[in-house]
Amino acid sequence: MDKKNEILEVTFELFTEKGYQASMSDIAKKVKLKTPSLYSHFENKEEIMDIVIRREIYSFFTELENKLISLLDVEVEKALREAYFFILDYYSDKGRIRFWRNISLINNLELREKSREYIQKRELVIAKLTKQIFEKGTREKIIREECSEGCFFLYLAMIQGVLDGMLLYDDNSGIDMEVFINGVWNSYWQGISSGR
Amino acid sequence: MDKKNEILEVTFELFTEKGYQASMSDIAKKVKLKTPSLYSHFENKEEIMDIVIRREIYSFFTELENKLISLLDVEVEKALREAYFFILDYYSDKGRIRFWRNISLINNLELREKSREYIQKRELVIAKLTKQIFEKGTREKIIREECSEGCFFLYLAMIQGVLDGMLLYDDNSGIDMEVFINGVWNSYWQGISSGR
DNA sequence: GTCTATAGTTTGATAGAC
DNA sequence: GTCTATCAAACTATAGAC
Repeated sequence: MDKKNEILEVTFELFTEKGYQASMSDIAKKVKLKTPSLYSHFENKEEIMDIVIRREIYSFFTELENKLISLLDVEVEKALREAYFFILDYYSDKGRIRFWRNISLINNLELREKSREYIQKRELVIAKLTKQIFEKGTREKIIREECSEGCFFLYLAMIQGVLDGMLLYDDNSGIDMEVFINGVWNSYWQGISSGR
Repeated sequence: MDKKNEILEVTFELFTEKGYQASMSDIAKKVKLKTPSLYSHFENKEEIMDIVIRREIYSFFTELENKLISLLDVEVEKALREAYFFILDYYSDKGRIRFWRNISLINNLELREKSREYIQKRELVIAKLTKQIFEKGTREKIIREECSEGCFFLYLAMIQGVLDGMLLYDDNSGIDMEVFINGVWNSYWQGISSGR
């Protein structure tokens, strides 16, 4: 791999660990260069961070979009369950959750705002696709009729909440993550499905 | 108010905004002192941050514990709804969510670990109290029998997820927070209650 | 308690030799 | 492309006058 990509790769790891505070010398040390050499490959720190962050956002949302599109024809319960586990799977590497958390805490106002806007734009598409699955479920009377928008909102909150749990509870907290994740899904689906 | 408390107060605001990276000179500027004067009141930066963080953790959990204890005798639906809104209310000041987020991203390993342990200890009590309410609901057949632990986990995830939503969606995102919060609760309760 | 002066690091970034 | 040398700025913290 060329040095440029090597730099981007270690910056991903360092951003995950330390956020935007990861220093140029941290990066240099990890790619076995001296700090000034980094400036042969990139304009400045902001450019490196910007590329790393944009890449990760692009990668996640592109994967998720493709997944959701492939789920539009699938039976509703399976579709929602698979989307749920797809997202949790993507973030099952604890580092990835930390990476995304650190985006919202970048102490460079311009870059933070830029990233936030980029995420929001791509989230809109995801929300629309997910909503289509819910609407299909309601039409086919698989999802309870009274459920409406609330079930959709609860779905989003549930996923975010489980991700938080994954970040918070470590191995010695006494909580079995698999039981947690499956328990949450089963309760959710039993709650919103019309068959009971 | 004496200078010592004034320092702690502005540090709270600065930690909310910038996290542990808030500098001694940031603090000094805001209390209208020169940086060295801070050292007349505190040993070092870590001590100031430690006190501020510990205070906030103590304050939140003490309030929540008292609330939950007062809810043990209350009708189950009302108790769970009130606990839900109590937490959302506490964090309705967006800054408070940011404050807690920043705790898990402190770039001082010792202090971060200390804070995490403190939170985990107090969360255990909260989880036990909340579980008591769920068990009461199951005994009284107000909560569906099949629900068991999953409903409890979903409750925790839901709250975390809604807090994330509150932080993420600002005023111009097109999402009405009140509709979101109420929609999530209604869907949740309809899903776990036995009466339908 | 508050200040000036200052030490000692670390930061992001540049100049210029090789 | 990589290095040494170096810069200005910001950082935490201390010494000592008032």
